[in-house]
Amino acid sequence: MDPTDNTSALVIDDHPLVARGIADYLRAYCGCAQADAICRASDLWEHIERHGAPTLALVDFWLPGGTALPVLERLRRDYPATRLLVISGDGDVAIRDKVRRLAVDGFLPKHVEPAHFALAVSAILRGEVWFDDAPCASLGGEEARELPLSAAELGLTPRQGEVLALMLKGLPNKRIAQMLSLTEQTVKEHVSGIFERLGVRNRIELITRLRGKRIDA
Amino acid sequence: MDPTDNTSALVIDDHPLVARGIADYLRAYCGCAQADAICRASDLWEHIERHGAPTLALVDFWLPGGTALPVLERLRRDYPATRLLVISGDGDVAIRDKVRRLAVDGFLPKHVEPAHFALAVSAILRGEVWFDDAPCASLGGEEARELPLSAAELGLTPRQGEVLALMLKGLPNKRIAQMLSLTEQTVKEHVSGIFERLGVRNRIELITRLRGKRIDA
DNA sequence: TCGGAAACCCGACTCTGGTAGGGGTGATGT
DNA sequence: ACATCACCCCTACCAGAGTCGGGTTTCCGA
Repeated sequence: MDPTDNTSALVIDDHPLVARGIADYLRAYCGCAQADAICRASDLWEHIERHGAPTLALVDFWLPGGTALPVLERLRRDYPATRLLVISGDGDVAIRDKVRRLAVDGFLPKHVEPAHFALAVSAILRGEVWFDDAPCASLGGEEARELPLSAAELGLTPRQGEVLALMLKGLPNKRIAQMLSLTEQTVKEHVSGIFERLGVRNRIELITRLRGKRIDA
Repeated sequence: MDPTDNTSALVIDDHPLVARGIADYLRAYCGCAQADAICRASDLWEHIERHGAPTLALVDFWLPGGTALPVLERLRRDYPATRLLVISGDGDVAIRDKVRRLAVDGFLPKHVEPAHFALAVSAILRGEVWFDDAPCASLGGEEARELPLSAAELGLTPRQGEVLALMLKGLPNKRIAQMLSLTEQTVKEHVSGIFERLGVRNRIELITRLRGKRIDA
């Protein structure tokens, strides 16, 4: 933690403000003499060519155009001395396990406290590994990141909205009918109306199109 | 932009590191005499009670437990003098339109350049409104935020993986058969195998369970 | 007062999805 | 040499999805 050593860090995140903020924090509280923010993978290689490989590379898992996986592989292959720490906005355990297999040195969800973050960084700089096994509390199996849509916004009648909400949960018509105290035929009618309104033919086409949305009554 | 005035800002984001980074940036480059970082909605009200309403409140749209909508409504209602700027990680136009209806003063995707960000903040502090009409370039209709899963990781045979990938796009068995040059019956066989392996009964149950995942061949 | 829209019900039909049987090939490994 | 597994094909059957063409009530606005 001696600020006079020549520890250098690179932060790769597609949000410039975030990358900059983290880089500043690394310089201020983690004993990094140098910490630069980089927003695109292409800039990363250029930066390394010019300034050499950093002591620590801190890369966001969700880089634009998929994931950071190829970037991590290449970093590990071409610059094996560089310590690798992956951060992710959603603390999905699947991500952690996936990067662990790439011989990355650490993984952190993005929502950790700064102090915790500093702990992880210093541990990794000491040569240890750091994998937070505390998954994100908010998302167990239900993804909370759903934009609520009202039935009216989709041009649907209130009743159609209720049916749609149940349909998006994967319920068959029969069970929807039971829940709303309706005949299965009536449900089918609403379903057909929804399809016509949203320009869709199957209910699976509907689900794939509206994935990530939620209907609030 | 006079750093001697008493412009105060609050940054509400569930990622402490990010909130802190943005707050630092506001103090350094946006003429804010005071800029505090807040990570939970409950802390927000407490902070306002103690220190008064800020000149500018900068709130992340994706707060834990759904969205920032109720927070924004309450801020607008109880502290109408406070300028409101919403930022969001995914620059979804639907979000922009949704917050615009709440009489928020501005919206920004999180991936803008810091200079652009500073521009927006100063415009809003001058009393103007700022709604970036440049949607996020990366996501048109295809959400890139999908964790790639290999067929083997799910305990599936390679062929089953191919079928699953097409099934998750909402294709019916017949078209899957055409694409893979198979009989519809054979496709059904693979489908049944997938169901058994993943512990699922319908294909809609499958889709709702694997929403947000992608199968890479 | 007369549409029209929304919600509800019914019967009958077609098509897809999914399961149950049956069988056949080739590659792999014991 | 035999078993196993992935892969492929077939017939048949049944339940669910979705459509079509009827119908009733209620409510709201022209």
